[in-house]
Amino acid sequence: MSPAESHPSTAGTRRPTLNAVAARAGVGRGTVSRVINGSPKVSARSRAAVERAIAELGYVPNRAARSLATRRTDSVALVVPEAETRLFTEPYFSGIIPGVSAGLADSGLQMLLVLPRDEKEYTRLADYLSAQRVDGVLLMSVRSEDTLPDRLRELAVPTVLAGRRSREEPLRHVRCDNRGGARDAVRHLLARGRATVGTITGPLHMDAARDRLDGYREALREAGADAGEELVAQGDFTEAGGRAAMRELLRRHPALDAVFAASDVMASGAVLELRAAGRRVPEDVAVIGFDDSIVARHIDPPLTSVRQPLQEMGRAMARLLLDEIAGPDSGRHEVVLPTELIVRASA
Amino acid sequence: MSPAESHPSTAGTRRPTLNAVAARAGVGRGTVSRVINGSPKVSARSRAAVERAIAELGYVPNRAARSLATRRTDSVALVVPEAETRLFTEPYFSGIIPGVSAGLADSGLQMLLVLPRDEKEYTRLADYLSAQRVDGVLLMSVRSEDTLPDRLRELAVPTVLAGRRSREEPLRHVRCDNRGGARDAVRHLLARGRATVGTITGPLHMDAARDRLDGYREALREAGADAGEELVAQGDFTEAGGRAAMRELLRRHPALDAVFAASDVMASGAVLELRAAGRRVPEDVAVIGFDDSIVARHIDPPLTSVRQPLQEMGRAMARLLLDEIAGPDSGRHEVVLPTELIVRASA
DNA sequence: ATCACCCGTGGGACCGCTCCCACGCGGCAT
DNA sequence: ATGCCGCGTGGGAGCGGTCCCACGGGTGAT
Repeated sequence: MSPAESHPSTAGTRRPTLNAVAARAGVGRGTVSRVINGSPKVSARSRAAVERAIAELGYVPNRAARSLATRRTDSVALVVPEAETRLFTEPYFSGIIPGVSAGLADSGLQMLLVLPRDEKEYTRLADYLSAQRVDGVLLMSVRSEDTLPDRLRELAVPTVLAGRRSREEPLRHVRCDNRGGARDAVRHLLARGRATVGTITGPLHMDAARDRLDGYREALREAGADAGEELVAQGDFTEAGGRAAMRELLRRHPALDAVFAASDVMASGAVLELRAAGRRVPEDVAVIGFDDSIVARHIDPPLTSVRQPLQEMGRAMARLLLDEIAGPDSGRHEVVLPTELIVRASA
Repeated sequence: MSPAESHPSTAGTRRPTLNAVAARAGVGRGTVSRVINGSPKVSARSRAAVERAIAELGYVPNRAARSLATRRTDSVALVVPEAETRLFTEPYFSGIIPGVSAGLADSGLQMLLVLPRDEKEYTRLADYLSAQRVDGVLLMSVRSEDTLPDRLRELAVPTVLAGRRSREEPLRHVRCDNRGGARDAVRHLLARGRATVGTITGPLHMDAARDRLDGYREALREAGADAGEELVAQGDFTEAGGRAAMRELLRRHPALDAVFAASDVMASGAVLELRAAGRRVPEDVAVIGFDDSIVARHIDPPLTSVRQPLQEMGRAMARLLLDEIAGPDSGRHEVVLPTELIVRASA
């Protein structure tokens, strides 16, 4: 905000403008504009002349000028709440974001990375984003009690969420089939002959955690197996939480022979706890995690885990957002992508 | 007409302009502009009136209009080459980027995330970025043979690199003290009574890899210990490369009792190989990695590792870039931040 | 031949801001 | 009193696009 050096960094020569192109091509500004924007109402002659002039001058349209005139910015915000960054382990974001990038690549939209550092910055975001700064918003993670999405909606800012806040999520969003993934994991355990399968859930106010728990229950139910509440322990997506939950499960059910944890990080905590309790993995107790994160590949034993198609999720988010920017209310509002069980040594 | 009709941001309503603020405050546009840009040449009276009007109207300056007038964009590009994303393990980026964000926060600069997907997109980037699209560029990773930085330099685009291409790097950059970090690691091994310390290097065309090797040698030299070439094996920053290098070291030097690997991922490969060869870690062979990544905390045994101050590195990059944008050639061009040895069970 | 029509076209009028020039008006020295 | 200085201040002139209206000339119907 300080009036530092008002000297614009015009170290290089000034770029050619649309006017220069028009002059060079011997046509009017309007015609050049039409060519650039692919309007069909231009004669082949003019078009050729303009295209040559553009090439010769190395002309590139000025985004700011265009934005000002069109009231569009040709950019979308990628919002990653910092608090979540730590909690939800990075591979999630670094997997999904390249997908978004790929999905946006042909549209000419730029990605603005927005990392609010605290609650205050986060809540102020709605105003910030709606102030003609972006054409759309991708919220990379939302909590169930989050109201930012609603405010963006009121402000008519096209928005797509990664994950949903609840089953009644009114906004467009993309998620993986948490329920199906969990179900597959538990089916796998049962198919391998495990009899007593416990689960370590995430915080149950999170929709993904609830869905994974549901998937666990569904698999047990369809197998006619025990799905008693004493086999369910709640974790918090941290390693320490995973350990604590595992300890609790062992206390309640010393004979259990398998555990499905709703995240790899919790699963790794569970493995540590099992080992501390003298159990071997997978001989005594099989363990499956969720996310197929780096951790899964590197702990001992390598973790069987449910993989989310992060890249595809990112692409889907981009597509959904482009749809909404193009025209409100077109097509479906919810994309659920299938997971894949990656089998390793732990189960 | 009546300035009273204006109500703060209702959906769809056009945002108030600077003109509206001027009218409401009963001053000219120039004065409003001065207030917004913190010019001192405004009377307290006018300033107060303007500030009130801004608050009442919920006015936010239009970035596009400002850009157009100032020929600045108030945004910088964050370039993360995709190929590197996979290779260089994600924690690096997800650690540094929040730092950049924090360092940029007060400047009002936005971060444009640019993820070129292939070589073609990457090389085309110089033109793209120089076309008045950004005020500066942060290159999150460069290879030694990379020419993009040079082209940006020719185009007079302020640029800061994470890491340097070679010791003669002409561009501003930030890195951690790779040499010092490696030296500390090896000193630690020697101090714990290890006698024969091998090292697994990164690809030696990378400057960081060379520096880490130098640090290793320096520590051995100052201790008067053996620094023979047969204790050096080259890896490629992958787990498989780490395993292969470890195998090679064991072959050449079956009696070695410590290894310093230039990355955690390679260290984890080394641990696997050691175990396969019947060696216990750390009893028979102590292992230290570099990066203090997630992997380090989760493998068995947890890895002693050299931590890079990623957050601070990000901040430093932001600061360097802001300097260069403000005025070319001010201050130092190279920031080297200290590392920290995180001691865990592996050494 | 006359008219209506359409197609391609040029250019004026913005979009909302910053920059800068010129101007009014007090206070101070003359 | 008269000049001069300098501090706010208003507002014109862009910045580089898009949008849209009006216009010339070719075409086909009458």
